[in-house]
Amino acid sequence: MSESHPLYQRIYALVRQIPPGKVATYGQIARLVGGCTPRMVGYAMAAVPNGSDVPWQRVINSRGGISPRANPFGELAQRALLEAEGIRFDENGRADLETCAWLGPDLI
DNA sequence: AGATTGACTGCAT
DNA sequence: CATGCAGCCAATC
Repeated sequence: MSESHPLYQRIYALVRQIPPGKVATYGQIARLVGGCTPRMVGYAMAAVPNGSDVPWQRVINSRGGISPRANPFGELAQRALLEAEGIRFDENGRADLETCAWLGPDLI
């Protein structure tokens, strides 16, 4: 399936399948894509062009939080986007993975 | 062509 | 609970 697609395209395709109000972790995406590591997922997210249809904001770290990056604005923007989709953040800045965790591409 | 870094994760100390 | 180390692969210098 899509073996001829570049690794990035595969990651993007998977992230694109995350439904609104759900979130997935870097490790989960990496595992679903296969043959790639969480770092590559993060790198791929960073490489997503602005205006793309890839909901990069739905990809968070294993703690259910938003990882710090070079530009602090992106972190705040990501949290705002997720809150707009119904994701709730506690005082610790973590999303409720128990409720909002994405189960998989075909488990909807 | 070799070294460094990066939106990560898990286990060990 | 904080800190450290190893693994993984691509992009950049």
